[in-house]
Amino acid sequence: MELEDQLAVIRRGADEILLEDDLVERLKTGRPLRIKAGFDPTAPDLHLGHTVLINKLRQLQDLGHHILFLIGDFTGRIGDPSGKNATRPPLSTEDIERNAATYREQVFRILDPERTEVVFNSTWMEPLGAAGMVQLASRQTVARMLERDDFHKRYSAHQPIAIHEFLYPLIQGYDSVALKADMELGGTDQKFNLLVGRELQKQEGQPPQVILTMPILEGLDGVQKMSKSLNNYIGVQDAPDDMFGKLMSISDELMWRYFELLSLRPMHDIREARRAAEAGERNPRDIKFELGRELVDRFHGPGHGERAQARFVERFQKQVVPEDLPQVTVMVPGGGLLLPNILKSAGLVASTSEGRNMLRQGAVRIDGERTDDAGRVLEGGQTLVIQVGKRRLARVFLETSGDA
RNA sequence: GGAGGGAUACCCAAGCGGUCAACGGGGGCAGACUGUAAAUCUGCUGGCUCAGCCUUCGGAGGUUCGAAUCCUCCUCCCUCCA
Repeated sequence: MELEDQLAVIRRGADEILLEDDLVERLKTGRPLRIKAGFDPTAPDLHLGHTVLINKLRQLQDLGHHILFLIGDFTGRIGDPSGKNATRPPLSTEDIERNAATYREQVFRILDPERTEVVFNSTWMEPLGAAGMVQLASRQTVARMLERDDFHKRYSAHQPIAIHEFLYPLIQGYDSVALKADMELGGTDQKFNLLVGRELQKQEGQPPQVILTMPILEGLDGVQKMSKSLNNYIGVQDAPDDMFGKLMSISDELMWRYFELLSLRPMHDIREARRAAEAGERNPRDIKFELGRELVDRFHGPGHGERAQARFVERFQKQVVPEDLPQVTVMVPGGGLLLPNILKSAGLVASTSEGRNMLRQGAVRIDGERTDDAGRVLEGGQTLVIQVGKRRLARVFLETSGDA
């Protein structure tokens, strides 16, 4: 492939490439570049936000480069609070192994396992030892560390910064030295750490790695970054219907962002769709359907997107109660059971108090009939379709229990 | 090591002896509207056998008829000085 074409693929969607001249030089050699990306072993459930970066890795892989998929098990064992306000608990070796396995399984839906090398940084960090770590620490100054945006803010705001947090960028940088990385990918929030890698490599006499940052994907709210802890994510392992439904709930504005970062369709295609929607020629909802189909297909296989969309239309546009409802059995004493308790036992609400609130607000339907009677008592021996709000519903079998 | 400030529900944040299950904002959930959109409006947001009762305000004791509010000790955090 021509150099310019390669560059175009690499640049696509990227936030920043430092230094692009270095990249050009290395591409000219024609050898496969060693491309590193690090992942935290604390979050084995990948969501679409992670796939922005992994998609880029896949593109680089398709250009013939060598992917080093680094799992930060060494740091994970200690507990990594970097970039977070709250410290994370340390992970056990078993946790990390389990998480790493899950990573492989999920990542290889996107990456080609044949051309991906999974590496663990404990491999070289463990032998380094305490003395080595201290020597590594001597290579950077506190002032330099405080330049990192995250540290700077916390320091200014009198938030605590633990000493070991300063070590993480160094460890990450040392990973690049150990791997002789030609390039490292990360989110924009990783820029500082990626730059530390360049500096350490220079000190080791290695050519400094090229840095490629990818934007952080916004979550379903469209404001904060997608993350599991904020519960605004779409997991790559979400069921097809969930994935499709979540995608449909995003705002139109966010939809364009998702197209840009998650869709593999050519940009000119996406721009045309946007133009058509803004000109009123197409319903944005139908374009969102296309996004939903593409992503569900990618993670669940061809055809699943189409089926998820069909079910979506049935359920939410036509208001058809689906056949494959969750089935729940609730034990009911001889004298019957109060409705709020039934909702709770069926797992439709967290507590009877919430059940009462839902009833009061007209959120509850039994066999399609809206009910607001919290004092209603239901007898055993019947099966009802109970719905709380639009999304929570179940086929509930009320079974009379022995005691009465 | 010394001096001072702080810890309240998912988050932020009021409260400073009873009228506090605890103002307000955010978030979440629900209803209306709709494209399960978004935005907007409204309601709910500790639990329960729910017009009442029970358990909450960093932890443990204590004072009081009564404490998130006062006292003692402990834990953690922040600031300034050394």
